[in-house]
Amino acid sequence: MYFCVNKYLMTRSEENYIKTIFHLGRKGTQEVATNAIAELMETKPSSVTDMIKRLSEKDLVNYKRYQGVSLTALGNKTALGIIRKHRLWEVFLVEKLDFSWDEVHEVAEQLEHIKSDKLIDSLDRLLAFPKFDPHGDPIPDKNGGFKERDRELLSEVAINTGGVCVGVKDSSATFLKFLDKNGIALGNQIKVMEIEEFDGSLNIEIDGRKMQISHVIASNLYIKAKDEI
Amino acid sequence: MYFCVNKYLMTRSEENYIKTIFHLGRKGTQEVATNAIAELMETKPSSVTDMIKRLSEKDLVNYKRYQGVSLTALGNKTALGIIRKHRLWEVFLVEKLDFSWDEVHEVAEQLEHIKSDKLIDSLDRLLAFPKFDPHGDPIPDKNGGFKERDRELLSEVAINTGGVCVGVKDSSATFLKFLDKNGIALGNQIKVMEIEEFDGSLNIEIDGRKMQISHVIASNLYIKAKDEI
DNA sequence: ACAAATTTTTAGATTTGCCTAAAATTTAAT
DNA sequence: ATTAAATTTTAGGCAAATCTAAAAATTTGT
Ligand SMILES: [Mn+2]
Ligand SMILES: [Mn+2]
Ligand SMILES: [Mn+2]
Ligand SMILES: [Mn+2]
Repeated sequence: MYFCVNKYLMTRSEENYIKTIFHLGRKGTQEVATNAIAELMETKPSSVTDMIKRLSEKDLVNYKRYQGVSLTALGNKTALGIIRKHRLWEVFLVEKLDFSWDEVHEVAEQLEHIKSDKLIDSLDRLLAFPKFDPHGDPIPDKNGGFKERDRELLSEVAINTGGVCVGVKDSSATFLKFLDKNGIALGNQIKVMEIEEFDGSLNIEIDGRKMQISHVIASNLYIKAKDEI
Repeated sequence: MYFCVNKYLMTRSEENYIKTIFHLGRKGTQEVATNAIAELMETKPSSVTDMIKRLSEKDLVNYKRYQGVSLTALGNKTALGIIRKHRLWEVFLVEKLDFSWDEVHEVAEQLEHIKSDKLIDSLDRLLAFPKFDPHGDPIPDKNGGFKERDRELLSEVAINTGGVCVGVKDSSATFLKFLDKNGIALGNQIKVMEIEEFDGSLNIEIDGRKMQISHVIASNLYIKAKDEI
């Protein structure tokens, strides 16, 4: 089958481009700009154009000069396969090898390119088929299906409401370490008590403990909506 | 330190060459022929010469035109690091992901190039610091040290002697599957009962069960010598 | 609408890793 | 000791993936 042929012939670089286009294009449906890809991948726009042409040859992306790029159905499936591997490896590193959530991404960037269906399916089983990675992001199943969890940014909820912290928007090591230092983790119960007029900072109650966080922090924390508390 | 700088800048291809030179040169001490490398790596001698020059620039091998190649101390340490990773991953695949011993090599060939000290040390701990891989080959420790087990080929032992099967010389999938089919595994107690004059085939007793194996088979099975039984 | 700014693509070069074909060197044979 | 055979290296080329600089297309601002 075409998908299988392609899947095992892709280079690491091609896979990274496909993944980036997926992330920038909200599941690959939207058109993505050359410059946006270049910026995120820390490469030059001319390099991106080169690669886009190659990916287009392989029917992984739709491309018309100057009109941006989007994933084909094949490209989308490929992206989901890589993301599945990335997130499963992140779970493995945290659950089995005692990595902290700010250490896993770099290694997962390497591990996501290992090619073996049996490996990834066995890993999935070893981890008891996790649905979310250490940052709260959903893990696609074998067929690329996954349910985006119903969540909203803490910065968007009304006073006196809250919910369980289920994810981070920014998953950079610096932000994650900041959260660790301040005792904020996934699973914590968070309630917004007050919002400062002046700078938008929030007084919250997190697992019973009161603290103040900036608007920037709040706009990078996802909570599972649970209406009035 | 020079070693560390180098270690993380090596390409996959460079690592594969270093590993091959190690295997062909008995711990890298002996000189290895260009053609031997080319044959084992299924590449052309001219490509090998190219790469040898690059490795020589990086002080990983000693090289004089037409005189063969050998590993430097740095090259040797690098090779041991890669072999450590390869064998630890093989153990992981068998112990944690229920791979059989004939399925692990191909995937380990990919996994051995993942760069993360923390990853490999954690994996070592998860597996309880194994000393041998699924094929009975020794796993170098963090510092590259490992003890070659005292063993001999089954084809070399005298009649009425034997020992525990501790390794295979040929670890190709076909040989390993053959052993599976015939119920021969590491840990089995093997005793040589009789050797046929005609074709050198052996009548053995393996864990109490009698069977006959060809000379070729016997010359690919290692047993731990335990003298007279 | 048209010039200016921005984005995107092309052209040409570089590095890695591989190839084929031909030349150089070493080894083996008579 | 020559010649023949095998091994190894050089020379020249190619594809992937990147870069810089310049040209082309699109978007924006007045
Ligand atoms: Mn990640
Ligand atoms: Mn993640
Ligand atoms: Mn192996
Ligand atoms: Mn092995």
